[in-house]
Amino acid sequence: MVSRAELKQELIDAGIRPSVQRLAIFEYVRQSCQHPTAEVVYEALRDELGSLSLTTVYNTLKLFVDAGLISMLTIDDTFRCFDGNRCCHAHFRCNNCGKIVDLQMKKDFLSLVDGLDGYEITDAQLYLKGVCPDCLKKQTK
Amino acid sequence: MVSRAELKQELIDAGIRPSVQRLAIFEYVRQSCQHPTAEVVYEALRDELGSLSLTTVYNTLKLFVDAGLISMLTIDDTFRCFDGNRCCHAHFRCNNCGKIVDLQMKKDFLSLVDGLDGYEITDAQLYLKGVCPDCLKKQTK
DNA sequence: TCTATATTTGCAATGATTCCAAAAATGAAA
DNA sequence: TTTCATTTTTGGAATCATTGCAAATATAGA
Repeated sequence: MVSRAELKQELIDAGIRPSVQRLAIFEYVRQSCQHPTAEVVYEALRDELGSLSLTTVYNTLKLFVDAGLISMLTIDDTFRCFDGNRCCHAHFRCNNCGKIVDLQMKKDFLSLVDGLDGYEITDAQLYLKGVCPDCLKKQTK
Repeated sequence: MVSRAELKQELIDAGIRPSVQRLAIFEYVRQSCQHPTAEVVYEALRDELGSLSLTTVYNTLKLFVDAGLISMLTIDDTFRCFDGNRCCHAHFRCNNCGKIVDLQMKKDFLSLVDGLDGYEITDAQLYLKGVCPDCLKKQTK
């Protein structure tokens, strides 16, 4: 759990002015373990903020992604979701229930790949898909 | 380079009737090294086939993906593209020129992920993003 | 040939995301 | 504090890749 003041400083350090909307969105994505979509962030914060535009949410999330503060997941091909977890981890998406879960990794992704000399890497995502334990249990019943 | 007869047999083995459209689409995606989108497949084959519907291309590609014959990439968040290369490899997308390239990767990468007991994995994709060597050269000029 | 089933087609609909121009908020200077 | 320029937010319209749907066509088996 990170304090609001720390999050604010993190935005400032990234050269981003911490407006009320930005700080609320940043806090929400950073604290969430749910990989929220822009729509989910919007629904969660619109009451708290009084007024909030979905466009602001989209713009702000893009701003954070470009600054490297959060990452964007395209593991589900029908929508994007966002991830504030800065630790190195992989993602699994269940084809049955749609749940997206984090998975710890022993090593960094890049050690797996050959021929990266000369490339500048700014983002890496490992996506696994299949059926989660819960859904496997239900299927065999 | 695989023969048309072999590709046809591969469809049959997967329980998919090899219609003219399906075989043409399968051949195109398997032989291409370009990670084509549905639109690209459609444009490439519409003359050869006389008539072809974009809907058929979408449906057929989905059929192949579900059968595990090809894979779908969501490395670019604005469109899906398809990959007929069955060897284990990662993908890199250049943020500057948009090019998507294949990169060799170690086969046993799943062993690096913790907590996969009880999961059934049907697909795995490693996506890297950044700037490619060509674009890096141009930037420093 | 006839019939049932599978496949293809093209157009309309969907929905996540972006565009755009106006309104509001902010910061600096006077 | 007032003014002015700049940044940020807003909401409604537009975009566009993808899907839904129902009619047309092709195919396989009897």
